[in-house]
Amino acid sequence: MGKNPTKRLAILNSAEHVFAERGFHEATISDIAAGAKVSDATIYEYFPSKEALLFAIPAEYSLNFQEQNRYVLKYINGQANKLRAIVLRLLELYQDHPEYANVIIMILKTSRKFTETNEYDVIRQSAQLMRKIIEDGMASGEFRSDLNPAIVRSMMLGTIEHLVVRKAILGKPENLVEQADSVVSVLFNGVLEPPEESAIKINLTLQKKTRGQDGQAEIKDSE
Amino acid sequence: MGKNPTKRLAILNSAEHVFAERGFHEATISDIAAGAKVSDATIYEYFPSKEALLFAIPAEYSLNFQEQNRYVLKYINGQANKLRAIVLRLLELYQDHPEYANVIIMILKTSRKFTETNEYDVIRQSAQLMRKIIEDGMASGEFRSDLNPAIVRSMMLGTIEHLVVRKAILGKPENLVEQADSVVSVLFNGVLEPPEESAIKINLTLQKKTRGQDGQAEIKDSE
Amino acid sequence: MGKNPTKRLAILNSAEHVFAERGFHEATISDIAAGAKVSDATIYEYFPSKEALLFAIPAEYSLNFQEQNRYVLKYINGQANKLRAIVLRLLELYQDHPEYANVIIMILKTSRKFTETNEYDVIRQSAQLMRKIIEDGMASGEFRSDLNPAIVRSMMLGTIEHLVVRKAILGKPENLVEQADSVVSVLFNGVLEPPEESAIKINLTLQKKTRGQDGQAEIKDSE
Amino acid sequence: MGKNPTKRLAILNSAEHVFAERGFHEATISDIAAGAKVSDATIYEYFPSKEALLFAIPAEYSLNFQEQNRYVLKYINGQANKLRAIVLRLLELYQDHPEYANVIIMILKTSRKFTETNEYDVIRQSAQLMRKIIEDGMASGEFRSDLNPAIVRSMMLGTIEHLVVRKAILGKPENLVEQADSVVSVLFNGVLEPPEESAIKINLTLQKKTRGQDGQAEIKDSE
DNA sequence: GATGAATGAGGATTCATTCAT
DNA sequence: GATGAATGAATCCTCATTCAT
Repeated sequence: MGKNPTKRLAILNSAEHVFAERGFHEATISDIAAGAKVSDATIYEYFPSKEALLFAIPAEYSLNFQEQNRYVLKYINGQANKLRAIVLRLLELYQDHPEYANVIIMILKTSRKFTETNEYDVIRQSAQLMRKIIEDGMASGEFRSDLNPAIVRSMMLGTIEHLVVRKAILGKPENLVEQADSVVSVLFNGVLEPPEESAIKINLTLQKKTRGQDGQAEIKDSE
Repeated sequence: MGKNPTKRLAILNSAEHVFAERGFHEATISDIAAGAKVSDATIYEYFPSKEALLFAIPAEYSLNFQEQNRYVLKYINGQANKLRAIVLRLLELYQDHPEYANVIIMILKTSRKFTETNEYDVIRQSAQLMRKIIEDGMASGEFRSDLNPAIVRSMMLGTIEHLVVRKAILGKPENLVEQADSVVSVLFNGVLEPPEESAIKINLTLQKKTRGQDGQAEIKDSE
Repeated sequence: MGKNPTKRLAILNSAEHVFAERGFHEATISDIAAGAKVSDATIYEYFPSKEALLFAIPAEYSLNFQEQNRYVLKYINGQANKLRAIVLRLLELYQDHPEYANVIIMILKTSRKFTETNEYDVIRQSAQLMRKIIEDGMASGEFRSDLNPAIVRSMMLGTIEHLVVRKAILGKPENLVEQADSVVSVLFNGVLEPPEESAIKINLTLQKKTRGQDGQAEIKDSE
Repeated sequence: MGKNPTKRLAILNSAEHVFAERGFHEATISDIAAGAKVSDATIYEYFPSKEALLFAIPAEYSLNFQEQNRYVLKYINGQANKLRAIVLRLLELYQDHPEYANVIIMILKTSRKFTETNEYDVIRQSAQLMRKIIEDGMASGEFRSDLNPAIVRSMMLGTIEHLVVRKAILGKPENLVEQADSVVSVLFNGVLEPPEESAIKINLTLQKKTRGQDGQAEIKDSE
């Protein structure tokens, strides 16, 4: 079993690059080996199989990512702000490491097997962190108490992943991080124009004796 | 060139099944042929290649889906309700056709090539429909005017896809459709507990028998 | 079994074209069928197999060629002139029908099977005709009596075929027929400069004072 | 990339054998691999494709053949004798290596592609050597000065190839090399019975003390 | 520890050919 | 007689993986 950590990292980096470029099946061990300037056989000194090599990629990243998250979150007050921070950090991560983004999304979407892996734990922990923040926010009254935390988390991750994939395929949102606040804004406040009704309804009620009516129809179906 | 539409459909169905089960690369033409009770060679009478067969799958579905969407939406009033209907319809579609769900997500996430295909048009149109609804809602004042339609759409699709993938991989949300209103609720109103004060304050202010109305503007941007 | 002779000929012509263009194995029945504006299946109404179709091509040609040869040769005097005529006729044939040339040479060189075919008879007869002319020429004293007729025939056919192949591959001798007399000249007289010394020189020396002239006739047709 | 020259040679030999036996298209990589006692995949370690393997065969041979030719020819005096030596050497080569003969003829006749190959160079050089000898012979007066070198070469090669093919297909001339002198004899002197008239006849006739001169002009162009 | 060389296993694709209509 | 449709059979080639050195 190979022990040289530099070589191991070179292989992982090359793998990330090649997998991202061509996808898992189109990528060949030879490509990866060439990129890492080692022989094909050497790859097998460090990783037992092509698939294991793929699965090893997120571990490296996520561990780091996770730790820094914990570090950063300590200094942030309020669950909403924490959630916002996580959205930002994820978009940053994917923006700065588009090849890693491709790999992660390929893995998560393509490989059922991955979820049965130890390597998946890091991902799982990240998800649990988000869940905890949401639950804390619900408990503290910061978030609505009728939320389904799993759904909220899916919204966050799903949205981010969708944006990342769009970027990967269409190149469209040039800068992912800049989208963060749009995302957070909708996530926090929703898309609806807030119901201005209350005030106005009461007005109407109170203004008895006015003659002119107006605008009620619209007001009513403001839901 | 094979022309029998029944056989063509049998092949497509079998392909959908096998692709969903094993993924594109692990699926073999022989498997698909066996599932459709035709010979391997017959597949090639109907589709020029394995990849083309994959790409042909969404076209069949989406066309139908699209049409029915248009039909249904005609009878729905308000853009918010329309958006909710689309969320529902998508979740229904993926719930009722989990194999199609797998294929669509495999394709969309995995294959850059697919986006350059004519078959991709149906997908594109669906996205444009959503965009239009969002824009209409913004114009009518139903939705906040500061929304980024592309982001909102990404949130919807991303969330739905994330849920679908979770279900495919973890089996977790037993019933996708039941999650629809949770999703819609967050999408519409956000996760934050609304600041309950306002209403009352306004009431107080307004109850003074004033004639002129004003201040709504401020209220509006209280979001 | 198909009976329409026009259609049969169309198939043969298309086959000749396609075989010549792509070679036997690269040619497909579909190509040939398309060229003949019939369906693939129709080909099998007229010919039992792809190979049989190939073998059927020379028969058509050679029969014609053979007959005309016989007709022409009747009017030619002297075996040397007859041989020359055959060289010319072959070069003409291949020049005028380059696709047939390709096919014939592919067949003769590639297919051991062809020689066991009835269709090969036409070729065989042509070879025998040449052999007969050579033998007649040897008997009549026109040709050297120590020739090996098979070798001479191989020289003629081999040379011609070599030129034809060169033309097919390199395009080189623009006009094959123009080469005929060069070929014939070498075939008849060889490449060596004849030893001019002895006879004539001596003659000149010795002829001093003779009056009578003679022998020119023989000298002239020595060319 | 395989580098073992022994194995490489084993593959080439097996390929030569199998190609000669079955022809290019009927030959399978599996057959060749079995003959060389390697796996199918190993073939591709040494040659990039089946076709490349075919094309690699003549290179091996021709190089050797060429070198030995040059060596032998050095010791031969006179262009006629050199030409004769080449005919002999070619017939020997094909006689001793009938499988190579088959392959070479298959390639030359079948594959237009081959002429665009680097491997074809060896063949081309061989042809140029012959051409040079012919031209030298013409210059030195050994050969007739009105020869077309390309035609003469085509006659030599064409004849030899024709004999080889006949042997391959009909098995007919048991011994090719024995035919060499028949071929050379015709090539050098042609098939025509030389006009014996001149010298002797004239001598006898002329000795009658005649004075008139005659016929010299015609005699000269009797060549 | 690193690797050059060898290979087993596997799969998409092509086409000549058949046959019911 | 003609053909559209279906298919059996066959093969090149790729690549992850192994292992002796």
